[in-house]
Amino acid sequence: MFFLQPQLFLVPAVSASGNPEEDRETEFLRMHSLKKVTFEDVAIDFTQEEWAMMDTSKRKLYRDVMLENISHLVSLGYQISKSYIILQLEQGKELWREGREFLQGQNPDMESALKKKHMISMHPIIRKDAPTSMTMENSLILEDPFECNDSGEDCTHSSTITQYLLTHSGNKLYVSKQCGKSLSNQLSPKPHKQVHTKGKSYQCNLCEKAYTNGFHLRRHKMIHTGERPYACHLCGKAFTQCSHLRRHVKTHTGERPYKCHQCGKAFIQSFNLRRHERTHLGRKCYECDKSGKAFSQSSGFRGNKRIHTGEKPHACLLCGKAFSLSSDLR
DNA sequence: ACTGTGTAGGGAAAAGCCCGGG
DNA sequence: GCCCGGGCTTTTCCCTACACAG
Repeated sequence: MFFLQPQLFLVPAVSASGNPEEDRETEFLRMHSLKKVTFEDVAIDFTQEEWAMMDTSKRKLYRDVMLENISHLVSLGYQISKSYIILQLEQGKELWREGREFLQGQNPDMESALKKKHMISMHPIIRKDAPTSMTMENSLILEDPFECNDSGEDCTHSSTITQYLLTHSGNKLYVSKQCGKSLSNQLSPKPHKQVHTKGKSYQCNLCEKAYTNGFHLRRHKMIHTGERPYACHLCGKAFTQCSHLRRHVKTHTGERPYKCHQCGKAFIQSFNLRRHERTHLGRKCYECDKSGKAFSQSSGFRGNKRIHTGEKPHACLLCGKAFSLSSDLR
């Protein structure tokens, strides 16, 4: 067993387009999506709630697999300093993360503070014979090692501990009549039916989604794994899709390719331009059936709906006063 | 309190590209 | 050489939460 996340080893293709500007952009994206791998990058982390839902055998399996991963990396010549997490694993202590945001790089200040307190640690996995400045690019020497020895199945695209624990937990709730496949960890057999009815042969075994394309399934699974292979070098924000990174970079460069012919206002996204153009046309597609008010944007429509329902989901932690809009709470 | 509008990220279908096999 | 199908990548689309001004 070897639970590295395979998509971490994806390197965006470099196109020799002949167009210097395009090549610069490609190189830019390539450079910025390459990051040094840390143990935490390849480890799977759980929240306290997720950890609590696991029974003793699953926790033991988790520890065993993580420790085995470490020994695999060491045997392949990678140096791993004993981080806090590894020590916890070896001592058999409880392991969960205190929050999601900082692990995803959303809150650098908190991340830094927590690092100091050793609540998490970031130790690069580096090959012994590699220079210290080695990046992902020249560390791409591992082959696709995601075969599950236990079942013999190819775990290439389902390589998370979570999934492993689910698929090996023995929860065979449904069996497909069409193909005889056991639908472990699924609460309903309905999603699997798409495989036979809609030609979507690539089904996610963690949720209801099925796809016609294996690549789309792998991309979808990033939602579950939290993997974000495309990172912006300017702000560190990471994305699941290359096009999302490319779009995001425009917020730094100021590039606004979509221009309104009427007022000249420019937008980064075409959809935003189209929505803006509705304001010129006076088109209000969202109409409230209670008050008769019409809105050009769905968010305005939903805000209006809350007024009728009295829903106020944004409460002040200090005085308890509730608001229908988050901006009003602020 | 509420509306109008802009910003920007998320998920995925569609289109396009590439490549191996017949 | 050509076609075809499958895998993969990129483009495009729509949706959404949130911010902010008025």
